[in-house]
Amino acid sequence: MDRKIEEILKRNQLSVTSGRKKILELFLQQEGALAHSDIEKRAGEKFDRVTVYRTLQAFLEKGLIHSIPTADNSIRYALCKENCSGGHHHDDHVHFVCSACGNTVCLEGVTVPPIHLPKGFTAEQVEMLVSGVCKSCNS
Amino acid sequence: MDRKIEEILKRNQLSVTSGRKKILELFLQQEGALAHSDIEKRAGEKFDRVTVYRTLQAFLEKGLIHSIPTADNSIRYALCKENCSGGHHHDDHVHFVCSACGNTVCLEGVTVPPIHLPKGFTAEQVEMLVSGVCKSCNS
DNA sequence: ATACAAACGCAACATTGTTGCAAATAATTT
DNA sequence: AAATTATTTGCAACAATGTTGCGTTTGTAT
Repeated sequence: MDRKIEEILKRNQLSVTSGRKKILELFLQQEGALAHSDIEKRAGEKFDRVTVYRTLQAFLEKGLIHSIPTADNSIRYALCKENCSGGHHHDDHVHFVCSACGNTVCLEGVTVPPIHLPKGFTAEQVEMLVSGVCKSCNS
Repeated sequence: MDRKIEEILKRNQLSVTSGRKKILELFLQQEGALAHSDIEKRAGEKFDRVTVYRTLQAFLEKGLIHSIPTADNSIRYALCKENCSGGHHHDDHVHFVCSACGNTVCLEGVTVPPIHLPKGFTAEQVEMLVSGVCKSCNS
């Protein structure tokens, strides 16, 4: 596990430090999105707030994670599946927010349907945000 | 104009005050979404920050405006066309953020395509966020 | 016009995000 | 393996953004 984590960091040209290992581990454990505050809490009081900000930013820049806009003004971050490595781009995809448990997940399998824009508008990226009840809360 | 504004406020069971009239006027003038900071700036130094917060919240609750999540963690607000009056709900719709001018608009005419979720997931609301270049910036 | 209810501004505070810099840690070189 | 270099970290200080309580002002209803 530890080895895997270091590998991922190196593959993304990130020097491996205890903070980055810990935060990446959180992402790997939790199959969902994390807000900054989640990370602060779960990482214990071990790391400075600033470090968390900078780590997330570094992860973002390397394309290890991507950000998910939410309605409640708290950006969440989630691992990119097949490292959107290289640039910042990642394929359009669908995010699901459960209104029961509050969990946010990426629905990687679900494709974003094509959309018809008015004349003159050009689309670059499409983000879909579905809210509802997730699998575990429905059963 | 002033009459129209008062009418809208009354229709939504909001007492008409100078602050609310001013902010509603901003929304009517600007055919796009406004962030809290926009409103503070454009309203001049006339109103307290707290008043703006509370006004937006009141407008939200009455269904006069709705909030639009954005990627940069700055919630924007836009008038609901046919007052989503009554409750908080408004129909699913598409928001467009122009990467050139930064303007955010609701594409009311564009319908959100149906989406196929994995088994066990139930959708309640769908939000689409398209980024790209808008009509005026494309010409 | 008066009484009542709601909204306002102010102050104080909590939370969230940013920046500069010295010390600590990781990567690289010898 | 030790020394050099580059990066990251934590701290402190700050800026921006939200929130709450409360006395005063303003709107609404009688």
